[in-house]
Parts: sequence; C-alpha cells; structure tokens
Amino acid sequence: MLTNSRLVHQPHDHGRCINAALSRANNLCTEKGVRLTPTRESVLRLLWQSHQPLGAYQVQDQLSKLTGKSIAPPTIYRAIEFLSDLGLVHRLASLNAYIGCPFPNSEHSNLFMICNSCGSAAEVAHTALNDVLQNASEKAQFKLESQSIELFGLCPQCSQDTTQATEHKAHG
Amino acid sequence: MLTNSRLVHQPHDHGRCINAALSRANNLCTEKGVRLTPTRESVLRLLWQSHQPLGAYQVQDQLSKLTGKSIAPPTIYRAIEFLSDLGLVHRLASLNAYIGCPFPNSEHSNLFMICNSCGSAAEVAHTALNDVLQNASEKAQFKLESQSIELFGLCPQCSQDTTQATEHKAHG
DNA sequence: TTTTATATGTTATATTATAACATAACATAA
DNA sequence: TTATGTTATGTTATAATATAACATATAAAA
Repeated sequence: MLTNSRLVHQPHDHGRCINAALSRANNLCTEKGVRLTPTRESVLRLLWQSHQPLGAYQVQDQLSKLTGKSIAPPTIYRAIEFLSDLGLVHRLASLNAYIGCPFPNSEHSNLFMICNSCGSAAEVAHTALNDVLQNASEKAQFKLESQSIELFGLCPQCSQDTTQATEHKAHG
Repeated sequence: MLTNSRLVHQPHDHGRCINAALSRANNLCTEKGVRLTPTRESVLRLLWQSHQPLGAYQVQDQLSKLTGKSIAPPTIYRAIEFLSDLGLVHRLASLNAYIGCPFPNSEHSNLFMICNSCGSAAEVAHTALNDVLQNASEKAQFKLESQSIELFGLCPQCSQDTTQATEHKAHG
C-alpha cells in the first residue's frame, strides 16, 4: 500500500512537495513531447499549494490574483484537463474538486481518503484492493476499465483533535 | 458478495423491481414514522423506471410530463434527499445522477458498476471489500465514516456486443 | 517566412444545485 | 372544531460547476 497519507496529515516541508510535483511534470511533458506552459504550470502549482483539493473556480480566483489578469473558466478547465490526461492531477467527483497526484507513475487505485473536518485528501495506491475489485468485476462479468474510490472520515490529525475535544468536554 | 448485477444486465420482469422497491419504501417509511407522499413515491418510481441512473433534471422532466404540472428543481431535490436519507436512493457522484437502491437494508459498500456503453449501474455489497478498505484506513490512521466506489467498464451484455462486433469486424 | 499546429482569449450558455421565503397540507391538542 | 405546530410543497431567484463555439495569439516545423 503506497500512500502520501503521513505527509498529508503532518507538518512537513511543503516546498518539497511542490518542487517534486513540478519536476515530475516537467519530465513527463518532455517525455511525451507536450508543453508545460506557464498557465498549466501555475495551475499545477496552485493545486499543490496544499493537500486540500481545490474547485476549478477557486483555482480561477487564485490564478487571477496571481497574474493580475482576469481569467475565464475555460482556461482553467483546459489546464486541468491537460494535467489530468497526463495523470498529474485527479478529479474528486464527490467534491467537484481537483488535486495533484503524488505518484503519477505508479499503478493507480484512484483511492482517496478525504477528511470531513479539514478537507485534506490523501491518495492511496493499493494493489490488493485493486485485485479485490478486479475479482468482484469478473464475478459479475463486468469488464473493469476505470475506477473512482473516495473514502470520507477523519484524518489522523482531526481525529486526534476530536478525541481531545470530547475528553475535554467529558471533564468539563 | 450481494449484487443485483444479473438482474440489471438481463431482460427481466422489471415491474417486480419497481413493486419491490415501493414495498420496501412503504415499510421503511411506516417504520420510521415518515411519509411517502405522492411526489416522493413518483420520484422513487421514476428512479426505478430503469437500471440507468437519472439526473435530477431528467426526473424533473419526466415528473412534469407525468403530472402535467410544471415542477421546479427544489421539489425534485427535496424528494431525492428524503429518499436518500432513508437509503432508498443513491447518488452517483461521477455522473451527478441518482438510482434506486436494490437492498436498502443490507450493509452497504456503496459500490457501483457502471456501464460506459449502456449507462446501466449495478450495485454491489461486498463485505470483504469493506474489510480491505477498513484495514487500509486503519493503517493510515484514518477514521472511515463513509465511502463512494464507482467502477466503470462494460456490463456483461455490452461486453458481449463489443466482442461480437470485433469478431464481425475481423471477419469482414 | 510562410504554414501548420497548438494554446489561449472571449462570449455566451448549459447543467447541476441550493437559498429564501410563501403557502398548503397534515397532525395533535385544547 | 378550531387553534397550533409541524411537515411538505410551491415559487422565485440565483449560486456553483462546466462546456460550446469561435476569434486570436503563440510556438514549431517546413
């Protein structure tokens, strides 16, 4: 099970996340012979600003502020589509939001653990899970092509906070 | 693994699906002391008209035609919310669409197999899968509260059609 | 440097969903 | 039975998300 869960839910040097993501993006674009234009790079950078997924219009706002120009939705959606096609960005359907992919080269589960409290989302690649889904599909004679798995709950950090709050309440 | 997959993807007496769903709904509403009003019943019936999930505005259209009155979106969304709270209806996030739940009393996986070709969606309840997800969550110290699992691919029927089409092509 | 392909700008609009407030229907108690 | 509270629906407006269609600009290749 490969995940960025620890990183997402703990204080860390987030600059390294961003740099790593940009580096991966540059390599992949070179490899595929496509261009990581300034707009696309900025969008990717914004989606990596935190580990919380962003809506397209949040990206729009932030990019507009960043550049001082007003930017229309299609520009954002195009950049997201480009990044998404390369596997650098994922869409979280239940949130209508987008997030950078921490391991675009690995086999994917498209599994996300989304915190109901702080909104952070960790991605998980889980071979055994994929096998279970593949088996289930075969049993149902369903030819599996892609998948979207979104788990909701409390991240380690928020879970701890809740416990403490409850304890505090109990004592008060 | 409990699923309505066979039923969904094969010709069957669909009236029985609808009747069963309405009967379950009536029982559940009685049990919970809430009302299955005509609007709510109609919406449930429409969502059971086929095994393809429907968008809220599709439901609106059909209900308007059915009653001859024009019906505004909030009415539809309220009915869907009511049914959804009772577990009688699910939302498929990736499609922005809604579908009747075939086994509202069973433990849920919230797992759907959605056909990319015909649009049908079968629901699956899969204890072993739930265990895998629970374990993965625990490993990540994530307190799992709910989940949404959507698989995309080809249903048995469409998969067969594709194979035949390919064979046909190969022969032609 | 023309040509071609790719990327972005711009305007308008489609699609999905909800807020806010008014009215109606139902349930219960006085 | 009427008064009262609760639940459900009607109505209007608008928020939030996403895309179509066409014009322009930028980069790459011939």
